[in-house]
Amino acid sequence: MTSKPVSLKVLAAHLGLTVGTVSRALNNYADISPVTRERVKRAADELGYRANQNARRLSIGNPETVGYLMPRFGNSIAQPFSAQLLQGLGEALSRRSWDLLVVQSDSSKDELAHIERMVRSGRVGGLVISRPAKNDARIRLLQELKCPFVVHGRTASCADYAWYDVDGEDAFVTAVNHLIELGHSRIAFVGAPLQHQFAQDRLNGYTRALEENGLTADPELIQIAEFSDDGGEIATNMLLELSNPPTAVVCLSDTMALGALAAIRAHGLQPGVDVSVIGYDGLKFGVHSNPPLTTMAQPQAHAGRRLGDMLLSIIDGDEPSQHQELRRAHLVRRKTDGPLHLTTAQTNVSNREETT
Amino acid sequence: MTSKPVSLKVLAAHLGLTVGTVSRALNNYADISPVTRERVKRAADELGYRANQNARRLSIGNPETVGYLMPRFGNSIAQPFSAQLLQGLGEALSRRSWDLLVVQSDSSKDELAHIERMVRSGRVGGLVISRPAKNDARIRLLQELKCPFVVHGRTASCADYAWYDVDGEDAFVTAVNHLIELGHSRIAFVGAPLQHQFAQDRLNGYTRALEENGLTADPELIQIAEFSDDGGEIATNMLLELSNPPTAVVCLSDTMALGALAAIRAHGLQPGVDVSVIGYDGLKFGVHSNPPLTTMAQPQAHAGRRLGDMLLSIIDGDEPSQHQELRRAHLVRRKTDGPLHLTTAQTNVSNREETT
DNA sequence: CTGAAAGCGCTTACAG
DNA sequence: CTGAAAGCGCTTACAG
Repeated sequence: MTSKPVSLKVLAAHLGLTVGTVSRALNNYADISPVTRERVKRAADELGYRANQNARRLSIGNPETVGYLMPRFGNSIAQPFSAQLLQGLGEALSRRSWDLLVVQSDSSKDELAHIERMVRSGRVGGLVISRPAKNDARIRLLQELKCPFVVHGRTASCADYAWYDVDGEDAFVTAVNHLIELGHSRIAFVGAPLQHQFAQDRLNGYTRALEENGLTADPELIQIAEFSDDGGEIATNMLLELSNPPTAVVCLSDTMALGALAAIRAHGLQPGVDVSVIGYDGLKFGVHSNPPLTTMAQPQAHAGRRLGDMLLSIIDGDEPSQHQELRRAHLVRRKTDGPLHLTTAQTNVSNREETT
Repeated sequence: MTSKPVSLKVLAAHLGLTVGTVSRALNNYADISPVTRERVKRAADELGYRANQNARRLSIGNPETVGYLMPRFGNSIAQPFSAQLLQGLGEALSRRSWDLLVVQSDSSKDELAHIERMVRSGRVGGLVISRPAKNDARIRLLQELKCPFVVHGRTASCADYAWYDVDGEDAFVTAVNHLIELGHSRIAFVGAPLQHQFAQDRLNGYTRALEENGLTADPELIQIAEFSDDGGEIATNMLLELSNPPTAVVCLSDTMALGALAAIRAHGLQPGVDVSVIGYDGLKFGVHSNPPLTTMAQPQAHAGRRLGDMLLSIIDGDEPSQHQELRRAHLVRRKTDGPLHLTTAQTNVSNREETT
């Protein structure tokens, strides 16, 4: 199908030189005369010669390619991230004209097999993985294979590999402190299953902030649901139907927070007035929610770029553990956080508590 | 850095066979005795042998890799699409264990050079491109290079290549007809610059539907702005400040429609009551807008998968023009479409018109 | 059924 | 400064 590209051999024949000489001219070897170098380059341009990369990479023993393991989302709206990440990664790699391969797997068992195949078959010289589990099998495998890698996020013990992460614990401390300053004390946490470290980190921040403010975390105010808008909605419904419901809720992600807003509105309450909500991610979309979502915004823009640069450095020989970068999220106030403002129902509960 | 993978040579030595025999055993050649075939495969598993892909592909003369040209978005929330598309593409390719390379470029000039390099260097056996311009230079280049490709979207003349598209003209006919059935006649179009064919197609649908209903398209009701939520907001502001504003607006995309909703609310009007809005795309996010967005939903889920399958067929020798697939969008009614309902200001205008 | 050899298209010491 | 040759790790006719 594809028209046969011109090879080094035909280029050399065209010039009356040997392939070795032509190759060295093209690669700017010092021992090639400037005049033939120019002659060779001109001819290469004219004939549209491009070195065959499979051949070149086989010869130099370097795939010059990095793999990105796509995280599997459901139909979640959390997807915009990977596009941004890919863009940044691609930018970092393109400066050295490395290629970016995307890899995806259905199951996590599948994923391990995929990884092993990728590196054993010499297809990639490094890998980037996202959203690690607390104790991530992929990381152990990659270490065993001695394949350079970098992770977007962290595991529980994050000492001996390279990672880039945003401090979820810190972010949730900030969010909860903000709500406490607004007068809230019954603050709920809407989260997702804790096998992912980021889910645990953010819960830790929530708990720590309450403790630091002399409040005790009420177990019934911690709701774990599916990591999606629907999950957020279900969890928030549970919270609102408590005999003593929260006046504020922090959500694991903006996506879950959107579900929380829906639940609050469905209960005839006004987000940001009757119940405050703070999300996490800083998705641009939150500007358009009802009402606009207050959130802890990640400095997401540079993640891909940083991960790519880190990976390249490690491939060049850097010690992975030297490359660990923790960024901070910042509060973006929109319209879903507001001062404590008890509804009649909530006031009744408070009064009842005071009298008991 | 990476531990040296085991090669065919060491595997053969380990077995006391030649590399040729081992290779044929692994590739299920019929002329290899079943017993040695098994013996070879077992040993390969034990030693963790994986054929080096650079070598293999060089030898068979097939890169077994497809490139995806990432469309450049701004910080748009239209990005979720590419993630879904990648997923589908990856699925299609993985069934034949082909790889997926993502390529991105800053400028379109850059992009042409990128494409040429990709195919001339034998890195990809096919390419998928998105959002073509009306007359897209990439398509001409790819045809010149005789490189198999498939496009997501169409150009103005879409006869001689393979594409997958959703019928934007049809979608906008449906949307406008729906609004007319609701009693609207002053219907505006909020769009983006027309160099992309999809922008033109949707405008054509708008115009055609008006004509088919005996209405004439009022030029001042067609607003072209930047392809983003901000663009949608600016365009809609202009519309609402017209002396005779529209009672409904169809928007090029959900993203632009979100901007339209913001503009309408900012004017103290209620989307879906005072002014109807219909978007396009069917982003899940629209469920959470204020109010939830009525939209023409694309059957986006299978686009990637279909494009991948088509490309593979063409690489196998199919005539590209045999693979042209046009899907239809369908109306998803949420809360921003409603029956004609004139505000006082609008009624005044109408009255004035009636009296003149 | 297996071996020996050529070839895929490059790069890179080694001669001269 | 350039040529001749080996090698990267595979696949695949061709012998036997």
